[in-house]
Amino acid sequence: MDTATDTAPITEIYDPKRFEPRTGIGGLLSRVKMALVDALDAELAQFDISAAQYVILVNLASGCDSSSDLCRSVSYDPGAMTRMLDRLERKGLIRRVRCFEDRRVARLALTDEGKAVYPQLVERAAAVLNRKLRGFSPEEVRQLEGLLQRMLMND
Amino acid sequence: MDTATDTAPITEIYDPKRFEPRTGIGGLLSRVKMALVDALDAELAQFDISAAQYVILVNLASGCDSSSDLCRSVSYDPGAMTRMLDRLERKGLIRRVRCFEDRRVARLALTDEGKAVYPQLVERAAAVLNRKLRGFSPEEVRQLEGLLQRMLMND
DNA sequence: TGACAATAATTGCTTAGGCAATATAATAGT
DNA sequence: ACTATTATATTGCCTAAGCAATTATTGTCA
Repeated sequence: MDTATDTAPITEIYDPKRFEPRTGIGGLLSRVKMALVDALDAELAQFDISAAQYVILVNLASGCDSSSDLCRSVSYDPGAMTRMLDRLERKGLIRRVRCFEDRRVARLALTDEGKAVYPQLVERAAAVLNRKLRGFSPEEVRQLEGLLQRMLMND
Repeated sequence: MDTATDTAPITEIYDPKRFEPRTGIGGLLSRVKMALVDALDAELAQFDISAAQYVILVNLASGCDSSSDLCRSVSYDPGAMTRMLDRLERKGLIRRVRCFEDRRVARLALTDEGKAVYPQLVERAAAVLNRKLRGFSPEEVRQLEGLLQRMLMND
């Protein structure tokens, strides 16, 4: 606290002594995320699909093709994922096919019905984001992305 | 990119047609929030207090003094809040006292034990944030706060 | 005042995620 | 080749949040 009149970027943003927990980055992030999820839930209610289910479909549509693959991608519990996929399968949106080469895995894919609704879901999701980012310039969006990515990189 | 060398901020950030859902603000926000909660949970494990419980204590320590008050402040379900407070009371961190003027409300307060641990919790929470914000200048933190606040304001 | 609406807190029910244990299949090590 | 380790998917159990209904109390207003 004495010798360290530091030049390089500050290391201690928050002073534990005088830091006001209500207004910090933590609560803010939490509220924004909740607002996004709520808005997406509302937007996708017409399709009877939740925001959480949408996230899974997105990952399926962009490369993931097995349960463990999805778990890694979205940091989900394997048990929870099994049941999540059960629900999506029961809705007829995805299909599980036992894999030949590795008979442990069940290969996942969107059904025709899944492929049919998917673009509409993406459109609604984009609308939600655009709404929440109203008034942002493209640079500001990139800025926000960059700052969040840097937080992710730390630890 | 032609006529619209914009003065006013763009309204449509994401084009539903060509928008790549994996890399957007949504997933990023979600991951950062999860990282923060996980880190805080780990940090507070030594006190046998979860990140969710910490948030409640913070709100209690900074003004909230009833269950419904807390519910409004953190967008929590009343039923969930009752049980959350049950847990904190069972741990001896908070106290419920029936209110005189309005006998519907149970006035909440930290116990002596609660007041004793609280500063340590705040210190650990600040440490988590500081770690996640390593390399950020104070201006960048303010920038991030500002961008998140603007998202919250929209809709 | 007396009926009706609003608010605070609680409970039961349902849903869904995390953890641990299990079964099965693939891979590595010797 | 045999064993041990690892990976995939699933199940049961526990925890915790959301929703609906209930009770007690307060406020409104006619």
